[in-house]
Amino acid sequence: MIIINERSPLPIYEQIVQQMKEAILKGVLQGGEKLPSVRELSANLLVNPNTVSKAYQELERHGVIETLRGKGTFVSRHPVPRMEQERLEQFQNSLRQLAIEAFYLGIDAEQFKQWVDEYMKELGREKHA
Amino acid sequence: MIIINERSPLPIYEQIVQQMKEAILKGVLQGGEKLPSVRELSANLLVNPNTVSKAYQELERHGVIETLRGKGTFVSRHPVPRMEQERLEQFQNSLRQLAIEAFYLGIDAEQFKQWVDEYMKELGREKHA
Amino acid sequence: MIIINERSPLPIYEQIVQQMKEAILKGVLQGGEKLPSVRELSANLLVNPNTVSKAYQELERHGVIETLRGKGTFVSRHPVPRMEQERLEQFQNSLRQLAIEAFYLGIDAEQFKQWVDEYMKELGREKHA
Amino acid sequence: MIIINERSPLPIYEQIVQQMKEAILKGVLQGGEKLPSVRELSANLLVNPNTVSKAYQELERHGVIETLRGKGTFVSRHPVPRMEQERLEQFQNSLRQLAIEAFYLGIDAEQFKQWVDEYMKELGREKHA
DNA sequence: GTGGTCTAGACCACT
DNA sequence: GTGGTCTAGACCACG
Repeated sequence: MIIINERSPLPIYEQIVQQMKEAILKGVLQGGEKLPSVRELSANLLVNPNTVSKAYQELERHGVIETLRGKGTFVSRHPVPRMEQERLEQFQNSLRQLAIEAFYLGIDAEQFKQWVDEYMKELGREKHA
Repeated sequence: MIIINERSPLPIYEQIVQQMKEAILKGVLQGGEKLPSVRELSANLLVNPNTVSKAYQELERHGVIETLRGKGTFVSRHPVPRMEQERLEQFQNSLRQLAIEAFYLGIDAEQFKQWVDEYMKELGREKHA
Repeated sequence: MIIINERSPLPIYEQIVQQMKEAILKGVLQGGEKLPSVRELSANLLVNPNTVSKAYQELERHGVIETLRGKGTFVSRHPVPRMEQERLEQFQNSLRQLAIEAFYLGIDAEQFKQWVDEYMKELGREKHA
Repeated sequence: MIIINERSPLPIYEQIVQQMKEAILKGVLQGGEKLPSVRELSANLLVNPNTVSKAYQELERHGVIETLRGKGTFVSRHPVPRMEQERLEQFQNSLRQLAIEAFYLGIDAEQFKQWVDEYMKELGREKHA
């Protein structure tokens, strides 16, 4: 189930991308499973079909989903990271910024790492079920 | 020294905010120290004064710097986190998203936490010097 | 043997057309040989009969195969290029675009021409066997 | 100068992408040069701004152009190939198909390679001027 | 039925 | 001024 927050500064299509990725990692969406069609999901979320389409295209560029001609869109069975170099750099930059923010919020390294563990476990848990 | 990357998707004013915060944490800028004026810094960085002004406003909202009417802008001596609740939630959301990206990039919890340690230590190191 | 890649951006009927052409050039399919019926091939490839039908129509328009009413579809004995002017222009346009991509990929003219030789020889080899 | 062919099966945004790449390689557009704004070009070509925007975003993903926040879009000074692996495979597939087409059009390897030389030289010629 | 493209027109953040 | 996002609604190729 995807929830759109219209007030979020994050573009709607990015919200879809992120929540889809999360759902797939958590096993809510399994490899090979069919995703709702663009029209279906757009009606469901009350957003424009173009917005959903943009999200699907980004997910496909990231290798997370695949479109089968005329059949629809499916979760990739064997996702292979794409643009790994660029995305790795982005990841590290984001993490650096989070470290700065943590300091100002009075979060120490222990607390930080504890959350990392927690979130990583949440994602991995049901995947192998 | 602040370095602006015009190609970054991060708004320039955010780049200033983040690098200011980093400089303060690292002790490059000390509590009570006077910051360059908006005009000065904007000339220095070759950016629009409005951009620097926006950065200073955000830093002030975050309680990191203080403006003394007619005297200038100064690094706060005892920064107290503001909007802690809201920013804490943002922090956790960002961390959650990073965890998802980490999975897709094949980064495991150990590697992730090692980087957290590394970055947190970088920040703390010179502050206590 | 034709292999369909449902993930390819190339329409399925085009995949059939191209692989048929390749098989004929390589001598896997000989001039005068009978092709499987639309039904047969579509069952074989697990694709919609309309898709195979569309492929056969394009092959016939290109003069590569011939339909004999009531008898079936056959590989042309003496294929004569049709719409030569139009297809020649398309060929040159495609080649021009490939040259542009080659530049951006850092492929020089020597490498490019070496591949041309390689692929052309692959096609010609078995034909004269 | 970009020319849109509304009858072409190639999407308009792809026509823009290809012709931009060609113009840059030929040196018509120099590294660092400012491109027309989205609105400007769209008015110029009589197409929708969204279409031009889509083309610019694809060019940026390919590392050919860069957008500077609030300033506009510029030709990259040092384009670095992106997604090289995928694009290289696409390149080779396209070349293989062209080889097949060449056979049916009666184009031999010599003629083919001569055109390769011709087109590659066209692109490189004015670049170093 | 599916996704992909395009138009027309609006709003927003950033500089 | 710039590009980025979103909506509404249309058309098309593919299967």
